[in-house]
Amino acid sequence: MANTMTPELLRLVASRFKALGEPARLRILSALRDGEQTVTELMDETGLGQANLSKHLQMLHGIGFVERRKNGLFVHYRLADRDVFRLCDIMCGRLEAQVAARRRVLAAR
Amino acid sequence: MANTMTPELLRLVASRFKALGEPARLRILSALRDGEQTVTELMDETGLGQANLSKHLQMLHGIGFVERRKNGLFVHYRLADRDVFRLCDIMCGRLEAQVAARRRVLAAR
DNA sequence: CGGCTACATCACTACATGGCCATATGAGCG
DNA sequence: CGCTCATATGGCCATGTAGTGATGTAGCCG
Repeated sequence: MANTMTPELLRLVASRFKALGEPARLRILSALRDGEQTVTELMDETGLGQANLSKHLQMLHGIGFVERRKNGLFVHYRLADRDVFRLCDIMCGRLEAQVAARRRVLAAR
Repeated sequence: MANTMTPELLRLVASRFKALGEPARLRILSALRDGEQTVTELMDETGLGQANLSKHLQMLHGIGFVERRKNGLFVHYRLADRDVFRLCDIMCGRLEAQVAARRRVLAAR
């Protein structure tokens, strides 16, 4: 990995991870899992305030995790790709492994 | 993913991503790619100050990304597993795809 | 013991950012 | 036009945290 990683690339990668390092944004992304949603729909699904949600969406869009489609008054957001869920699956796998390991430790005594 | 995700699990996953959302910690992890390192060695490889580095290591250890082994005065840190690099590879793949897409757009005009 | 080394922790500052309120923009519609 | 709705943006505050210097702690050595 990073022997060849320029500081610039490191910052880019880190900023992508940081974008996923917020429960609110994970909620947004998971709400988009099954297809496009307008901002209003996302407010319902995520429970976020409108201004707050909009800012998160701008960020996710700027980084390239979501795409926009404007239609009249509404703006529809959708996932740019499904890599996000591959990443989450790996993370969840890590968590499960850690929980399982802890269980083994507890069981061993 | 997250229709079944409790807020608790969401916070856990997010905190893991956040841990990777910092260039300094990515540098640390990539320095550990080829094997154990002491804190002093990591200072050289990462250029981080001792106190700062130590705090990052505590965090990475608390979350479970790295493991510790104490030997006399020295503390050796190593990667807990290699999932980190799978995650980074996916992120880098995303970046390359975005760069390639931008190149196509530029070429098209 | 006393001193040295490697690391951890504390105290502090500087800065980024999540959340909220208020307001702006911009599209439809009468 | 003026009104309303959906979304974006600016200002503000509170919180979190990266970085740094000083101090604490633990293991080695004389």
